[in-house]
Amino acid sequence: MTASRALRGAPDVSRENIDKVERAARETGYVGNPLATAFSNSKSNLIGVVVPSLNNIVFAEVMSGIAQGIDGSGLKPMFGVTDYDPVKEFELIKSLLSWNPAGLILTGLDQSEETRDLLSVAAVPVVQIMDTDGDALGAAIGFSHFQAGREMAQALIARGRRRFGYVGCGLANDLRAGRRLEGFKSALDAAGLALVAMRHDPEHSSTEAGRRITAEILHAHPDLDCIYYSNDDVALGGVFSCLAQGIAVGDALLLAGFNGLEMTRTLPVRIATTITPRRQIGFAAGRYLVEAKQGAPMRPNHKTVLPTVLSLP
Amino acid sequence: MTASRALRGAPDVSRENIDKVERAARETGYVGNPLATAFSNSKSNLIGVVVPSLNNIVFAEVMSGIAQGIDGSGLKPMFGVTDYDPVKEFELIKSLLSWNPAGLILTGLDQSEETRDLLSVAAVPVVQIMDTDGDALGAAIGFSHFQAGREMAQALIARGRRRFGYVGCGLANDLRAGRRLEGFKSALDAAGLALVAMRHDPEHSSTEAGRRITAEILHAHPDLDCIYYSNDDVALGGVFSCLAQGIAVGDALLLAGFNGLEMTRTLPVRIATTITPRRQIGFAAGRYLVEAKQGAPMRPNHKTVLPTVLSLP
DNA sequence: ACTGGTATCGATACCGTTACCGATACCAGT
DNA sequence: ACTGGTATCGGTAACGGTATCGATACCAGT
Repeated sequence: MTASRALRGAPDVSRENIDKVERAARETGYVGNPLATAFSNSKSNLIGVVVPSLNNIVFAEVMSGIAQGIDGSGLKPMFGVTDYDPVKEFELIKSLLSWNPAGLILTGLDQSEETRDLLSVAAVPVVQIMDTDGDALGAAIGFSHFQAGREMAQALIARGRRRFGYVGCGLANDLRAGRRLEGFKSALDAAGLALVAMRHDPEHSSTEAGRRITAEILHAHPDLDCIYYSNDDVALGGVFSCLAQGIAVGDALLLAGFNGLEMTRTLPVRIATTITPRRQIGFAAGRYLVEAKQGAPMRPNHKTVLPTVLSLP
Repeated sequence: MTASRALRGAPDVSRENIDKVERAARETGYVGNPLATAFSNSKSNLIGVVVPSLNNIVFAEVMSGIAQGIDGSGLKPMFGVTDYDPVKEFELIKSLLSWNPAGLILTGLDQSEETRDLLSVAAVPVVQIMDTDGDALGAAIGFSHFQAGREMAQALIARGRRRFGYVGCGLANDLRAGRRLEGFKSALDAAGLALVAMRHDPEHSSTEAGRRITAEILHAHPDLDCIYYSNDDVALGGVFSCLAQGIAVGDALLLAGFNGLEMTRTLPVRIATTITPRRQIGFAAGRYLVEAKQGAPMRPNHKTVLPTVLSLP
């Protein structure tokens, strides 16, 4: 017991014994067994990270931020991919919870009823990242996608754009993209405008789809002066389509994406985009769980809205 | 004990008791405690995944493949990021090993001596992914970067290119990029050629750096007819630089990248690239550990070379 | 000398599961 | 009836820590 206390830095151990134990541990190459500790405490230093996809640089950056946020804390991240499937998400969270993790990082606020019940029973700190439109289970760290869509539309209208198209790509259950579109449309509506054309492709390959659909929508509606895309990957396809066809992007036709991928700043033409704080979101989520582990009070239903930045040509 | 055996599908349980136990488990909502199991067995169903970076879509895709490969097996991946730092890698692997994982997936074959010692002591299945140039600790699944560089150079020479430049970007300890360059140079050498110009930038932001350095190298060496890049991200910067300056890519100047990112196929100009089987590598690594868990024999020092595909304009 | 308080220490039990091994039941063969 | 084999079952200990709590030592105050 004295050794256990000494190595953990627990109180009630004399200076002398702390030194003795540390020396002995060093000499024998002793390393603790986190499995035994976790088993004994019914509480592990694992955290669960649940993302919908890893085919997109966005969630990789978030995970990179998480890794940074928990660095040095002793927490170890486990991850799982849901493919935007609520049932998979439920199963995944259930299996992560069985490890008695020190916390969970989930994507979005749209977990199923079943999942919410599961989480409310388990006394585990939960962070929901990327989104703040809705009711949070635990802490929510992200931004409003509705607002992001709205602000983009307002800025584009302020730049004199009037004939808007929308090009989406990806699974229909990417609810956050849906909310951006809703926000976008609400701002158009407020200005007495409406989408002139809208295309959606469930295809996975987003840049390729963006290129193809952009060509289609412009063929059908050559008078569009702005296209809003579900994200930058799709928008890049739009840029390439225009470049290939010799359409002057940014002038007659303005393209707007979402995420603020580095590449949008390096293109030979400028596009509009919303720069999202992905790494910071991951970092903050990681920090939150570190603090929770160290006994910081939970913040159920507390939303941390990180700023997004509009980048306009 | 009978219940434990029944739930695990172990032998020596009567049909009748299996049914009884399963019914009781369902009725009481019993779920096993993986921590206790792992503790009791000194063997967890966790696997460790160690990647150098998550700022690049490449490793995200690998992790996506891993997640797919282990799906349904009960294995759960833990991940860590080394930032290309061998010391961090050592510490990370040490801490992952303390969880008695069912396996480890490491990136590359260039672990430090200390790390190799650590792994040879631990009786844990190891898969080293992405690279097959060197000595494998366990199973190696990937391809030869040297060979990839060489094949690209040979193909470019066959297309009549003669005045080659190289533009690299990223940390100096990205050894795989270094080996591609070595392979590239060896093929040039074999053809009696040599690099006319070579630039390297340790900067992180690869597309932006690619754009800048391409402009520089072309300013200094306007007579280059081909530029080889450390990867597609950098090459895309090169494409954007040329597009911005009105240089005809693919004609007077051929650009060659590496990885075969989807975007290289969607650009308004074609570039050369080596399509790498990233997802398959992750998938195969995951499968290997699943099979190891199920008792398949280890394949120490066994290399699985997956094919890369040259994509040329 | 006695009391009460504080600092430190360590024996014991327990966390939930599984390895191990002995017990039991039943059957076929003699 | 007895033996040996097979199928099944469950008691016990063990995995490596930590919570708990009683024991001990020492000191100050009376």
